[in-house]
Amino acid sequence: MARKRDEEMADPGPGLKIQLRVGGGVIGPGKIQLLECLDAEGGITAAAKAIGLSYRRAWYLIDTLNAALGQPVVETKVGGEGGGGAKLTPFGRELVARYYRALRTVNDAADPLLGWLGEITGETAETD
Amino acid sequence: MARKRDEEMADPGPGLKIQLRVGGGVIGPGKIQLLECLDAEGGITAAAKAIGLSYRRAWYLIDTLNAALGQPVVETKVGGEGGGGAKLTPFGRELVARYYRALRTVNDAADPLLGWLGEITGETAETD
DNA sequence: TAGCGCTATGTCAACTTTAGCATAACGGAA
DNA sequence: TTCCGTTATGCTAAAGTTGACATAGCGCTA
Repeated sequence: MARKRDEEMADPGPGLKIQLRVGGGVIGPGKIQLLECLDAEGGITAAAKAIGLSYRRAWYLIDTLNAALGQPVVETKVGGEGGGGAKLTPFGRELVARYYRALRTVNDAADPLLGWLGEITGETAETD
Repeated sequence: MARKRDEEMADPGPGLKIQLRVGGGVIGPGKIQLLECLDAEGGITAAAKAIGLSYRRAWYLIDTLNAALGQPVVETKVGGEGGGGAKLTPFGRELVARYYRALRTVNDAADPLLGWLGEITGETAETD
């Protein structure tokens, strides 16, 4: 049986991965990072390139986000100056902010467990 | 593009999914539940059946756990009375206990975010 | 009006993960 | 010694996910 994604690059130590399940979709660090980057870059194409995703996939991720949440996290403009672009909606921006805020407290809450695992496995814990 | 796992059964509301990445593997609610069930049932076969997994898969999950953690979470006995059996090691039992303990505090920490999402999507939040 | 960059999608191949079936080994019990 | 239930694995098919390529449409700009 194969495994791969779990060992993309030599594990740097115990860490948490937190996903939000909402509206039949899943929101995790990847999508949130994409949103952040998209807002900074001003477009899907640029964000995708910066992160290392194909435009196709980045677009798909955003689409699922909008669908799962029932309201758009990203608003896009097609055509026009620069060919178009995309940016976060106020809602999207709030989502990102709240995600990171929660992430901090959640990491704190998980700290004892991660520390213990770190001792057990001889790795040093990290805050995702 | 397909999606499936994310909608196995009509989403019951916003929730967290927490995974521990450790030793090149991932520990999530599924494996923890398996451990619990295994200890209660006294064997891999019984636990797998109770949860709805194939023995093959249950065994594989346990194997990856033992490997990722560097020390066995489960100890098995092959042959003999009843054909054999399996139970948690003290270490495995501690892992489960610590996981649930952390889960509670983590859920508390994420509560504001989940609550907000619940309002947004019109679903009522749940504590995974 | 022709061109350009970006969004929006369809389609299909490649790769991963999961499911299922088959089989061997073990050690008590009958 | 034979039988039984369980652990331990190998192997192949099926299902699911991701990646890559192709193409269309839009609205400024020149």
